[in-house]
Amino acid sequence: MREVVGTSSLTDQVVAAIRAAVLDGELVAGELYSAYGLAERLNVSRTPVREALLRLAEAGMVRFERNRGFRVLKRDPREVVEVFHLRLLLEVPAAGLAARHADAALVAALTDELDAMRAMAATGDDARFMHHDRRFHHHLLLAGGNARLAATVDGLRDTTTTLGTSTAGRSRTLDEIVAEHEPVLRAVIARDPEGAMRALRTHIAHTAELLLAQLTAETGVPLTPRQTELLD
Amino acid sequence: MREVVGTSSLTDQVVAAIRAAVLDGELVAGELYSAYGLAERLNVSRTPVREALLRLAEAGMVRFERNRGFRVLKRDPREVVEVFHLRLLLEVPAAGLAARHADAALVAALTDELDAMRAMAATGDDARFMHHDRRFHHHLLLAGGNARLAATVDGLRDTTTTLGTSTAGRSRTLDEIVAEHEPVLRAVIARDPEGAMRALRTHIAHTAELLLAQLTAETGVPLTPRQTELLD
DNA sequence: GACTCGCATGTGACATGCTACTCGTCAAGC
DNA sequence: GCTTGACGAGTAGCATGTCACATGCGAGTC
Repeated sequence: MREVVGTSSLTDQVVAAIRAAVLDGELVAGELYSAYGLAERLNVSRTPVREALLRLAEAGMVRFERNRGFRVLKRDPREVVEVFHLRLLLEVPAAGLAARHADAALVAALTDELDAMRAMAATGDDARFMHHDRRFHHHLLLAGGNARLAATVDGLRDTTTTLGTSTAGRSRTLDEIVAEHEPVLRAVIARDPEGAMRALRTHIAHTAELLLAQLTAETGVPLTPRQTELLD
Repeated sequence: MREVVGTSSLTDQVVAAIRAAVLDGELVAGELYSAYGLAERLNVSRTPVREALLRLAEAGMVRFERNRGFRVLKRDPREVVEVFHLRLLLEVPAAGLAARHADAALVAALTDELDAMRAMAATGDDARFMHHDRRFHHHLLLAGGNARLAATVDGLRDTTTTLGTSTAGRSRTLDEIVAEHEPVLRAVIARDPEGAMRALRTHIAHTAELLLAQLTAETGVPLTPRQTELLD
């Protein structure tokens, strides 16, 4: 776990540090940790650590256990199903609205991000790739006209990321992910809401499918038909 | 603002106290306040107040301004539009799923809540009525099979409540609200997903419509066509 | 060996101390 | 009158002190 340095709020940095530590496996899901110890490892006081943990607790990533510590919650295929169910319900209609009202600025922004994704795919830079992927979706959602929706989806993506789950470079190459975004952009350019919704639905559903295949394989937890139904 | 007493977490109580204070008009939207002063008025230390404010900031109700104080954000018809847009996108499909898989327990729970709503409508107890209204929706959403969806909608309702907006007893009587829930319950009993979705959509859209009429009248802020479109 | 019980240890929750910063104000200078 | 800059009041952010409680462990009992 890297020591915290920088200019923005310490709490923000600690949030990022904890997220990274979970991804690195430095903080193990299911284990108990203490805010005291974490503060010491990060070389900051307990206050920003506590505030960061409270924020993460609200996001469902950790749980406080009074007088015992905080627990990093286990990632669970059901969580992923729920997140992607929500993303389908929210992003697909938003993409339709965005396509209906697409203007030059939106097309330019989406094109830029997709170009950036191609470039990162070429150099194999996973992290930057995901960054632009996120921005692509974010621009699209904002153009849908509901900022709160865009913020909600951002939160959902945070959750998925923190679950340590990505299909990039595992069940899917970065190039394939780019290819799934192209029909979305084309539909936006054509101001074709139906097409945009269809393309985005395909992309998100496909991502969910691959992610779940990975996760169920890793954790051995099977999905119930009720859960599978959510993604139809 | 009442002094905080009780057994649950102080922070939780402060959150509730701040919400109530905003509703009572004791904390005015747009004004700058300090966590120091608030702690003194509530007779608790600054820590739980700050944690409560951080939680409310995340919910978009207040905003911290570094070294200056925190501002209670103005309620805005656009916010309401966005919240109801999200509720339509989330609750309607969830109701369909719930109806498809309805069991005796769900029907019993919904029937209980609706009965309780009728009783509260008879005595004119707004607060308890809203409580059972919330539980009705909550049971329905949980039965949809996505707990995170239910939690998200809960958060949205918190926002609306905190905005100080309710149609109960103003543009709509409690009896009318009960009447709008009845077709939902009937569709669930009949295991009719389409019917449940239609009935819930009608109810939520109607609520949004009345709320917006009130708010635009009060604030004088008109809605753009783009915003109106979200609720179609 | 099984069982109780008190104490040490460690923790979250809360209280309080400290610091760098913002901004209003008010007097000095023009 | 108008600008300006020094200063003080007040704040969020962060550090640290305090407290009540949950847990584990080992001495004591039968």
